[in-house]
Amino acid sequence: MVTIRDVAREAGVSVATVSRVLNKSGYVQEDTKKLVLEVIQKLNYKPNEVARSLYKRESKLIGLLLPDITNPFFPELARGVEDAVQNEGYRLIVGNSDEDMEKEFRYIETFLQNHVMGIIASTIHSDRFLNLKIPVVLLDRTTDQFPSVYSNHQQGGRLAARTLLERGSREITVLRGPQHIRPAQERFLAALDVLSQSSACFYVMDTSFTFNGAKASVKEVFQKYPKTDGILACNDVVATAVLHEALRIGKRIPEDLQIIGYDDVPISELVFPPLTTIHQPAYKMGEEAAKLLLAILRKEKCMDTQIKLPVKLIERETTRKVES
Amino acid sequence: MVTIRDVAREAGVSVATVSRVLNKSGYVQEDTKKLVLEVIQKLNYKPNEVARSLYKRESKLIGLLLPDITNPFFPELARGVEDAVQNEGYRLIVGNSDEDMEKEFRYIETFLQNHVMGIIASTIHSDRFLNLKIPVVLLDRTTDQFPSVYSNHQQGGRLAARTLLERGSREITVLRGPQHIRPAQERFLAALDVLSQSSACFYVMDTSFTFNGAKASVKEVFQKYPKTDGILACNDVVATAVLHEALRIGKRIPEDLQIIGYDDVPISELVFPPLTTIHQPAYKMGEEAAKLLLAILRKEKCMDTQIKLPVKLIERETTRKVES
DNA sequence: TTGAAAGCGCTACCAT
DNA sequence: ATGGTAGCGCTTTCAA
Repeated sequence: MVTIRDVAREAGVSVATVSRVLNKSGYVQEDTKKLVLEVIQKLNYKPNEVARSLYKRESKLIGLLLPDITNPFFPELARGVEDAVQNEGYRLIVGNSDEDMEKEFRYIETFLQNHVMGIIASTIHSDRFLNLKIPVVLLDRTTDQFPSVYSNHQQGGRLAARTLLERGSREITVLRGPQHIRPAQERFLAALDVLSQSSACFYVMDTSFTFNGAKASVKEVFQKYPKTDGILACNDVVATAVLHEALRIGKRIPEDLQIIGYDDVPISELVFPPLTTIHQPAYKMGEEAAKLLLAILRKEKCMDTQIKLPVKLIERETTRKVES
Repeated sequence: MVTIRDVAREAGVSVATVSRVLNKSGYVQEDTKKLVLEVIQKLNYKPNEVARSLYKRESKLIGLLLPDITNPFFPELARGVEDAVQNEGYRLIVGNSDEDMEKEFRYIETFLQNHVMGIIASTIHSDRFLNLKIPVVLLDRTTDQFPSVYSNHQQGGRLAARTLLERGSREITVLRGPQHIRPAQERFLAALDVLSQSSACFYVMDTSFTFNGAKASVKEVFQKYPKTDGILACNDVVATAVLHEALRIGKRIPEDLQIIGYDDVPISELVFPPLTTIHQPAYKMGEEAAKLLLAILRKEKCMDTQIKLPVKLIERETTRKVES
């Protein structure tokens, strides 16, 4: 391993000087600088980030805490974060928590032990982060106590409900997601609000966020509410499960049954018929969260620390064309 | 920040003693040990991994280099790796390379600068790693020059071809994946081998691994080879694109056209009709790669450094039932 | 403009 | 069994 001393010796200067050119700090004569730079090249010297981090108590590391990268909503988020921080030379330490507080806790602990400069987290236990000395940005699963990036779930919930209504569904079943996940609840409530002000009748049924979890509840829907002609799902995976079962029992989509999903994860375009859904700008959300954290790290003032991104309707083929 | 000195002072012992109990190394009397442990608890002391890493030139970090987490094959892989290393207290620094050598290079450089203990990589440029002083395990995209974990692409390619043949396809189009990706080529070649020994006729067409990339080539397939009654796709995303287009132009699946995918990514179960495909044990592959790296780090001897996992046919509904 | 040296928090060696 | 201390590779005063 080639160290700063090797460079200093080879260049015939002191380590302090090398350090100065490395950090572009303090005075150093043009010639010396050029020489040092050459030696650095020649020796292929790379500063040891660990030593640097130890002294400065900072690093080029950011912690990213996600529920589960295996859930198709999160890869895009993660990629948005990575691409944005990578531009500024930061790297990501990642952890999947499965929403398990113990795991989250252990990850955060090790993030800290490794001198991460900040944390981006999607967690429902954000109280855990209250006492950290480093900045935290919440992503998707947020609370107002922290800088947050999320999408407009009110708008999304209303939009979904209105879409079904405007396209003629009269008996709507809404599949509520896990109650402890705030984004799911918010859009649920917003949808309910729209529905209850309409003349349509509607039912509510609980589901998980996963395909297999949804499968069971879906069968129940068609048994319990056989006349359902519109389903508002809490996310695309659940919507896909619905679609699946509906097709299996011979319903025509969208003639007999309209379905609307949420998230616009990649699969929603791939299923057949492709899913009408509410698009959350996942990549952008990740990006914005990263930018926000970076800005905080730079101590930039007067920026907005609650970033709410708009969602939009992606009209594909599980809903009918609007009568115009 | 509470340091080892604080603990030493509070416990009335030397830092050396505290270090010894921390590392369970050297002698330390039961009483002293108990006392130190208590103080550690009381002060909620966590050793600084950075300082530790600087001295020992090791860490609890592993680098994970992937092409793109947004490709649905990789989240499972990544999760397998994470779950396995996490058990032993390791954390992951991750990087998405987009197959870009420049990016890969930069990631590896920073991995090294952060004292990662090893690297798990899925890359086609593994020569890049030749001169590293830390262990490297290749995952999925492998070469025999490094410890590797991959699945049996020969078996998979043959299996896919035989499946189509046995279920009665006579004019088969095989969609070859990107030529520079070895796993794709291997299964392609194996499938070709089987096909050429059969009496069926077959065509080959190039596609990318992505949905949008595949879309175009898919249209072409049905124009150029309208009599195709079996499609062997290089992965599930491409298979899904085929399915999509086939349904759109009114083909009946699997009566008019059989389709077989590759990978068994989550979507393949979700599309309709669900996709018959070759299952790669992605999670397990990640896990095995992690275990292999861990074993190498522990300097365990005489283990197998080329781990080839079997694939299997997942028969769903884009192929006909075999005549028995 | 440059260099010497202290020190970031920890481990490991050498004393005792 | 315990403590003192050098040193991991770097940055940053402070002096020259």
